[in-house]
Amino acid sequence: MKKGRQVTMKEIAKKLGVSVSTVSRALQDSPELHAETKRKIVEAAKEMNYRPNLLAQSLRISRSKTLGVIVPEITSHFFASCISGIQDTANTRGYNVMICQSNERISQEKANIQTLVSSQVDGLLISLSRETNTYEHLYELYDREINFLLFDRVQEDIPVSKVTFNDVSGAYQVVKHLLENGSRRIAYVSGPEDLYISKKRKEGYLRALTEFGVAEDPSLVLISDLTLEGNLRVAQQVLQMDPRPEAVFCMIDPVAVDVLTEWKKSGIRIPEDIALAGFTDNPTAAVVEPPLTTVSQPGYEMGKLAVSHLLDQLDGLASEDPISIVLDTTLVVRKSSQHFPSKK
Amino acid sequence: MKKGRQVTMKEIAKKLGVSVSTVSRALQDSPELHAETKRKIVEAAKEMNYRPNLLAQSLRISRSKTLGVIVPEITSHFFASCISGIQDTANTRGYNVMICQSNERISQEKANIQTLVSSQVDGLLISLSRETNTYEHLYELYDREINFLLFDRVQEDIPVSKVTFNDVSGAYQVVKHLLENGSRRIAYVSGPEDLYISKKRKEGYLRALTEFGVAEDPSLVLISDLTLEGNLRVAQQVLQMDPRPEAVFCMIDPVAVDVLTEWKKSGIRIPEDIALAGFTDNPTAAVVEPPLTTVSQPGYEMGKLAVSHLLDQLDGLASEDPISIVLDTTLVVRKSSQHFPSKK
DNA sequence: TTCGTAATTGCAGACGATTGCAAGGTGTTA
DNA sequence: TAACACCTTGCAATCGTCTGCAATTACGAA
Repeated sequence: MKKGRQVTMKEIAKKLGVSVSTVSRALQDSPELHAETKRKIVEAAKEMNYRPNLLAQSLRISRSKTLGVIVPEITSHFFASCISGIQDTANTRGYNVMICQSNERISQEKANIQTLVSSQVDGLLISLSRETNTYEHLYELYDREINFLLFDRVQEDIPVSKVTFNDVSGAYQVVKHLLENGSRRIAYVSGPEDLYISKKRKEGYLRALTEFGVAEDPSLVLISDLTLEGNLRVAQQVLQMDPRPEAVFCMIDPVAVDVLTEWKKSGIRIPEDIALAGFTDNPTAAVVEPPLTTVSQPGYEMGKLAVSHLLDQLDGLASEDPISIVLDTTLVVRKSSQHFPSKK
Repeated sequence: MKKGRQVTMKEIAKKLGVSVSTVSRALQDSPELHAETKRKIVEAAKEMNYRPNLLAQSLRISRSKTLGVIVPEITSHFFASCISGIQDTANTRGYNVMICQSNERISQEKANIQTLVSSQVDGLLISLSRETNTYEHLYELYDREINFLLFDRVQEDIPVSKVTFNDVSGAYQVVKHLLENGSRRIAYVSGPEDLYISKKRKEGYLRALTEFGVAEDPSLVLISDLTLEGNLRVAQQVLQMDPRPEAVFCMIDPVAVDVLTEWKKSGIRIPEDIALAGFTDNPTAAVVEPPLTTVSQPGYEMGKLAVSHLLDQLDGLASEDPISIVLDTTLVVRKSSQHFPSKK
């Protein structure tokens, strides 16, 4: 099958006996055209079902009106929400979006960047993969003066705009909540230590402890590789600690859910025996039994803000100096944290 | 900020004192070039960090090596899985992907199609919105000989390839399972009746009933608009039926989860008082309490197969005659269906 | 020495749209 | 009637890449 050729300006021009430039001007509603000519052309275009060839247009004006997005995983609900926000906002501002996933691999992330740059996107929105611990590929973008911005999974030193959540404050809030409920021995289950969110959330955790006069205990900070096995291992580790922590704060919901499941299998009652909290407010957090106390971070909003800022920069509506947008999170208290050790 | 200009063939040509055509041929590893010239050009290109301008390339060869995807909602885990499969497969075959969401609205679906066609995608993968009940926009694609294919949410009459799950068999399996556990009064909670999956899953439901000699009872077929409120209303409806159904099969997991939550609030025990089953095997299905019996449909696989077939057609590896690919689903038995009325 | 052939390379015209500038036509004014 | 200005429209170059064909060179054979 030959792909049905699209109608081009040339064909409209031929049909009406005018030049291509005239057609072009008519379709742009240029004022220097005779009204009648313009009307005829517009009419013919509609009738022939003319659609501009965006490729040709982009090539000519050196603007593709397309943005590139790179996320670690599309199937993560949080990133899907971000993408949704990015899409909707970009579309209403006349931009298309090309989405790529790095599958948490830096090699894929680099490849995605290459592809998107080759595709002449006008800008990039990037959330870094878990593996990303070198940043030349980002500095290269910077050197080539390609517009981009980091969101959620950012690297702080790169001089571009960043959109993040207030991870420190979110973690602080949830740990404070656990402290207020009476817990003092509170464990923190972290992901790999070089992750941005591992660090930030630990910072909030420590800040809350300090505020409540609780000494930092390094043995209460556990590290999971974020795989199912890693999470289950941590779950068992906690149970074997002596004395056992009164509460556990997991860096992200999936870890908390795995821990919760494992504990239930071991006959531990939540929250009667121990308090548990997560971070992200995934859809699962609300439906596990008991429902999980967590911190909600609105991904849709983040996507929306990120793309708005990038487009503002592209359109010259915002300064090009990098800024940092920090979104607030909200503590979502559910049953899993209703453990009150002081009342024993 | 001026966007840093990309290096073009022209610049390589100038630097080496050769013509642009020679550069082009060298970069394509054309055999008719002098080996030494080729080597120098390739080297210079690498050194200058040359990247082909995909827009120009696409315009020239009239192939963008880009596919368009339209899904109702990116945030749905199932569609996110499909997209993930599409992405990975398309990339390994040298194609990029532009993703759009219709947000379940036909107007947005039409707009997405326009945009993608204007962007000169080589083909389209479409999953229809819930609102879509007229199909001119699809027939128009067909008339214009634009390659596309429908997946999951399809319309049967359009003469293009389709990739679906065996919804009838999936529903049949789960209802058969409920019947085998002893239930006879089994309700079916459907979505809007004109939805493809509403019809197909009802067909499977009825087939199982027939096979077990259970007469069809129209009052046992309930309809939800798939909003939270609609789902809760249906949950209450079931409780007020007299006699109450022994089992309820919900068309999709989210409905089942809402029903489950509502029932628990009303003090109903699952599965002791009533059996419940869903369809899709969303991540939530495994973690609700009790875990939900459901039917799993591998979205990643579906995306992979769909895009493979489309690319085979584009590349002339597959016949252009429309085919229908039907994927099998798998019954996932969990606790929510462990209700055995006959043993009472 | 001359001619034919092959090996290299460049020219120029696409692809579809945009835009500065020039050209044609019309009407007005002196 | 001549000169000028303006209104419309077309020409041609451009964006970056590809490719059919022509042109150049070199080489071997007669």
